[in-house]
Amino acid sequence: MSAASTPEPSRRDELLAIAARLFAEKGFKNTTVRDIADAAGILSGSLYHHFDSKESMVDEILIPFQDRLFGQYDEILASDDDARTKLERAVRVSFEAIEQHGPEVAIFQNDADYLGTFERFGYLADRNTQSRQVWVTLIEEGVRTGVLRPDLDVTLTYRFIRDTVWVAVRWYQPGKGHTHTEVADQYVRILLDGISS
Amino acid sequence: MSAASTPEPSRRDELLAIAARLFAEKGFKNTTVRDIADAAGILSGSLYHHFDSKESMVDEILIPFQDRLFGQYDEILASDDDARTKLERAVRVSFEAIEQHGPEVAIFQNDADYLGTFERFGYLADRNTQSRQVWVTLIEEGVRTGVLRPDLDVTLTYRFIRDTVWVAVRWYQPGKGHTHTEVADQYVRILLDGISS
DNA sequence: GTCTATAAGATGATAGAC
DNA sequence: GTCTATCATCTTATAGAC
Repeated sequence: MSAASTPEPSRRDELLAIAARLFAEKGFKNTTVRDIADAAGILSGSLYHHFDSKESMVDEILIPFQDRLFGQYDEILASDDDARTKLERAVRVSFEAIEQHGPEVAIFQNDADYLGTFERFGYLADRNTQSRQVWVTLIEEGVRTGVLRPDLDVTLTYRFIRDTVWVAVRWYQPGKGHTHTEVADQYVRILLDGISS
Repeated sequence: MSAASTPEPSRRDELLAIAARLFAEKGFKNTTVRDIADAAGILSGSLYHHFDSKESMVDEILIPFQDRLFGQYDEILASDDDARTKLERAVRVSFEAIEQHGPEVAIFQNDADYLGTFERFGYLADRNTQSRQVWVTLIEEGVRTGVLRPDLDVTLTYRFIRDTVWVAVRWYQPGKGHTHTEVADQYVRILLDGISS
């Protein structure tokens, strides 16, 4: 009963968190339902009381994460900030996503291609296109308004930024070494002004 | 007979090239020996006439590639160029490796972690350490000699460069769009001088 | 919500014929 | 150098008891 909005409450989310961690660590296909069940302290068959399939699990992990993330991007796009500030905010929001939702980011980075081969995960390609539009829009606005160099190849610049930001999920460890804010600070500085003295 | 230096000549290399392409595309573990055999037009059992195991195949793919690549890095490190030029050369050599040995780069980027769990592939972790040393050495030399900004976080700078350069293997397509030289030109310019106007 | 038991298919690898 | 045939194992998923 309770609030009528959340039919299944806690165990389900617990299992999803365990699955997300394993998918991120070993990849979706290389993680077996037995791995997930073992980590949860139950047997593999018992997982199917909670979820239809392994695919359903990764589906439930990715969708809410992406809704949140692209909501943040939309807010930045719609803001009154100048293009340079918007770009900086987009970078910071992305590093923050790595801090707060590392497994989700890693799964999207590593397994989107493979998952995309199933019709069910067609939305992953859409999200990829959407992400490209966000970054390209910001870069083009920067060039147009004169805050970014006019000789930039927009497509290559987009790819460099996207790659550097998202692949950081491979090495960034929350609570160890740098904070995500420090990482974002250093990257923004290098991206905007370069490493030359 | 022939030159006595190459016992098995051509079919073996042909099969390795097919395997490399598939490993790069779908990942090592997600590529089955049947996939490789199908692509080669033979049956899976026949592969074992040429190779001990799937692991042997990826071994033979990675080792000669890494020998070549790190030979190039060593040459740059030992050269008389100033630090800025050395760094630029290292970036260019890396993009060139993506052009010429895309599958090998992709396998190393995507599967080194997984393969590294087998003792047999311990050399992959060594190569990773060696790669880090190359980049960090070049960046530190640049800061010391004053050609790079003194406020750089060397470790973060290394990670940003490494990530951007190597992950390009995910999107770079030889013969389509930009050449590897154009990609390197644009990246070197952004890395050294930034995107701000 | 978890267990027992098991089906149905895929996978890496082998032995021996051609 | 490739094929036939096959094994042992692992994998996702299901049915029904507790």
